[in-house]
Parts: sequence; structure tokens; C-alpha cells
Amino acid sequence: MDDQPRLMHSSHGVGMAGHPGLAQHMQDSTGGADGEGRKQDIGDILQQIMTITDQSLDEAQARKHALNCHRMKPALFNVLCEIKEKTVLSIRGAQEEEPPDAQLMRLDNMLLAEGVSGPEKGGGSAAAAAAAAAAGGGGPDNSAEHSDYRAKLSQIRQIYHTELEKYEQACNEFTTHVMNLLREQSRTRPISPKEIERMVNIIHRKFSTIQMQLKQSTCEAVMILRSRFLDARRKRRNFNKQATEFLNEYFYSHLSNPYPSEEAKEELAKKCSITVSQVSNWFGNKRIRYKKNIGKFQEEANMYAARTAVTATNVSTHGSQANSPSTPNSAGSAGSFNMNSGDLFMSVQSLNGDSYQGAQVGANVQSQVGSTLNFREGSGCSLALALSDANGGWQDAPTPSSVTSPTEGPGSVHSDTSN
DNA sequence: GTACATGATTCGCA
DNA sequence: TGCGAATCATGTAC
Repeated sequence: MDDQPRLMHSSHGVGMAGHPGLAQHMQDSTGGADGEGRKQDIGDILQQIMTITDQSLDEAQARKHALNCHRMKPALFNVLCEIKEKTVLSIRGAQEEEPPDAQLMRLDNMLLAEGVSGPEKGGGSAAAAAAAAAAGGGGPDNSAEHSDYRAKLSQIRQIYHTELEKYEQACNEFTTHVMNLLREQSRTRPISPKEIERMVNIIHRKFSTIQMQLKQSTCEAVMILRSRFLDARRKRRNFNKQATEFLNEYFYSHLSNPYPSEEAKEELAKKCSITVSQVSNWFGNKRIRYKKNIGKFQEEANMYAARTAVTATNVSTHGSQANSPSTPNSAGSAGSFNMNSGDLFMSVQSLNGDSYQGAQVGANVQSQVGSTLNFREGSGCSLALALSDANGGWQDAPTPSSVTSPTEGPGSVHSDTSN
């Protein structure tokens, strides 16, 4: 406590000594007739200011009022303000000129790109689509995951804006409060408008730091969400049995050309409750793995062939009775797949001498290992032969017209024994 | 825990 | 751009 008067007096001394213009100021404002008397006045005022903290509240209030009414007060405050301007605040002012924060700009750009800040873009659907595209997905098939991503991103966006508003509101309130306080205090201590303005800037900078932390946290949240979204996409889930059945049916029914069109893929995706991309992946994997190990898949092929043949037989029977084309897939959903009207798949395994009788075409067919016969009903029950060649490539099945001679009967077989 | 199955991803190619 | 091939990563059966 003892230090304070000493410091005050010290600063008083420095202030007066360091500001030779004070006496002049006093003279200017008072006419300079009785300089000594005025100096005494100033000394009294300063003394009162210095000792104001040692007084009781009531005494201080009374002294404050007396000081405020003192004729020398405005001049004294002007001088003190000038001294402040030329010392501490000038140093602080030099530090205020900071370059725009690069990190803040990065954060702003990222938030804008992710659709968190800036105008509402469907809750960041563009970013979600970009994320989906990056993960190899696309189209309406990922809508469930997209909507989940969008919902969470929208949540982040909402929290971000709520917090931002809170900060801005708090910043404004605090700024107003400080300004009012400083204006109030400027009645009893020398505070220039410039200093108030500077203080406001300091407050804004402090709140900007908080805002940056908020932006950083939001960016982190978006990054976590995004990585989880991508991870979830990568996470493998086995398709259900029915989906695999549908895919296998199509694959073995189109062994001659197991490249489903976009429409077929969409149809399969719909039936299997998977995405078009997944259908593409499945066929890609299937073709590779089938070619790598035809023998292993032969049993599976036979199973689907038999099933398809039975279905086709049934359908054919009813179909011929009804005199209408049929679509023999075991699921019985006519026309669901991109099959030629009346495609009948038949796989022949000669290893154990088994042969499947295509009831519809009425022919006993025995062929080479790995060869696959694709019977096409249609005009004259034409027969297309499809097989995977020795090089592992797929040989396109001839079109019915190209393999069907008008003279060929149901039992005619185009057989490629290259395998 | 291990081997195998299988969906997803990546990369090079035509 | 779609495909084949290789590979990764995870699910599943034992």
C-alpha cells in the first residue's frame, strides 16, 4: 500500500517533467497571469487524485464530485491523455498492425468448402457428394448414407452458427459494456475516445481468437464426421443371401456376356437393396474369380442352371399355353432382368458325365469342360453358346439370328470345344 | 487364431 | 470410362 503513493508521485513527477507543455497548456487555458498560483492549483488537484484511494467511499465521492467540477479538470485530462497517447498506447498501437491470420483464412476456406459457413447449400450436400464420389460411390443409391451425412453436417452447421451468434452477441454486449464503463470512467480519469476505440479493437481481437477456436473445433468435427462416413463406406458387409442369389442368377444366366447394362445394374441394385456401384463391384469380382477358378464355380453354375431350367420349363409350359414369351429367372419376376425373351441357361458339366436336359428345347447336350450353353427360345429355339475362353476372356454370345439357321431345330447345338 | 470368402479399393490399360 | 487384376480389409466358419 505504501508503494502506491510513491508510484503515483513518481509518475506524477515523470508526467510533469516529461511533458513540458503542461505549464504552457495551463497558461493557455487560464491566461497565464498568475502562473505560480495555477501551479499550486494543479498540485492540489493531483494531490487529491493521488490520495483519493486512501479515503472512504463517501469522502471519495465527495472529492470526485469536487474534482469533476474543478475548472482545471478538462485541461489536466487533456494533458494526461496526450501523455498516455505518446507513451504506452503508442507502443501498443504499433503491435496492433497484424497481418491477416493465415490459419483463420484456411479455416474459413475449409468451412466454406464443407458447406458449414457461407450460404446454405442443402446442408453440405455438395461436400457429401464429393465425399461419396471420392469413395467411389455415386447416384441415388447412396442416398441413405448421404442423408445421414447431410443430417450430421447440418447439425454441425447449426451448432456452429448458434455458437457464432452467441459469441457475436457476447462480443457486442461486452464491447458496449466496456465502452460505457470507459466513458463513465473518462469523467474521473483521462481516457480519450481513441483509447476507447483501441480497447474495442482489443476486445474484438480477443473474441476473434475465441471464434477461431470455434472454427477449429468445427473443422475437426467435420473431419471426424467425414472420416467416419468414409470408413463406414469402406466397411464391408456381406450381402444377404437373396441378394447373392439374384446376382448369381443374372451372372449365370448371362454367362455368355456377364456385363449387365446400366439399366440391368439398377434393376439388380433395386432388387438386392444394394447400390449400383456394389453391383458393378460384385460383377467385377465375380468375373475375375469365376475365370480364375471355373472348376470351383461349376457346381454353383450347375445349380443355377438347373434351377433356371426348371423355372424356364414351368414358365415355358404356361407360356406356350398362354402363347406368350416368358422370362425364366427363378425369382419369377418377369422381365426384371435384361434377358432376351426366353433365355434359358444351361451349364453342362462333362467331368462326371452329367448332362442337363433342356426340356424346353428337348435336346440332350453334352459338351466340354467349362463350356456353357445358353439356349434361347424365340423363333425356332435358337441356341447360343457362351464360354469363357482359355485366355480368360469372355466370348460374346452370338445373337440368336446369327446362330440360328432357319433349318436348325431345337436340338441343334453350336459348341465351342476350345476349352 | 487361422484360413478362406467376399466386398471394396486402387491402379494401369485400352 | 469401364474393365481386369491385384490388393486390402473385414466377415465367417472352424
